[in-house]
Amino acid sequence: MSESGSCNIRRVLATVIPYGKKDWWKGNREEVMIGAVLTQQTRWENVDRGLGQLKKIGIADMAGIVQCENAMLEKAIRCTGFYRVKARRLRALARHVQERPGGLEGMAAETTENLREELLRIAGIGEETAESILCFGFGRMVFVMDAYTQRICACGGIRSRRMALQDRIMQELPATAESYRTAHAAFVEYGRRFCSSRKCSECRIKRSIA
DNA sequence: GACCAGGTCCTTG
DNA sequence: CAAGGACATGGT
Repeated sequence: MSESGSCNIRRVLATVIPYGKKDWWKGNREEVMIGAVLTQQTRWENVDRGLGQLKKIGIADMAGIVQCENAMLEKAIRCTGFYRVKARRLRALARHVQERPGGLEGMAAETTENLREELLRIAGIGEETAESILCFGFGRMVFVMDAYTQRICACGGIRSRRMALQDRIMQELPATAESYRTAHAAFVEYGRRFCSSRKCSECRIKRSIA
């Protein structure tokens, strides 16, 4: 870990962070959990519509998802893509919450590490989805590592692996859940504008760093 | 029409 | 472990 390594991280963060907004991910805890699954490999605008459909028919929560007909669930979230797998994943998540001792309250009482492992055991909840739920749903001090973050950092010449990169970014940010939320929002917003796989040639990170 | 989106899982080498 | 494919709708 050379000095220039962390220096590059700082430059990336200095460039990206201004694009971060607080209250970027709105919704109550259950809506955030649902959104975390629906947004897998999907634009948020489509997720928002799906979430709206779920609210309209009154199943935008764990109990509603467990109880409703699968066809109804699939129809409501069709606009988010991969709707069959996502319906299955939402049911797995909702069923877990319902069957778990203490439900959501019980989950909120867990340590961050235990809750992280618990979430990862649910089929369809991977690293990023678990982190999103931890950070945005449960207010835990976890920085969400996504494709944009890795791509933007790669543009900045940082080639750490996922976990190592996450650690390094978290070390550079204030140790609060809010700063991690804002930072993730910033990476996504910056990435969508300047560093998507389509637009990465315009990415200013390369210039500002290299 | 091609290509991509705030991933995850399963199969191969 | 890395790479490749499946999952699917909606926007550029």
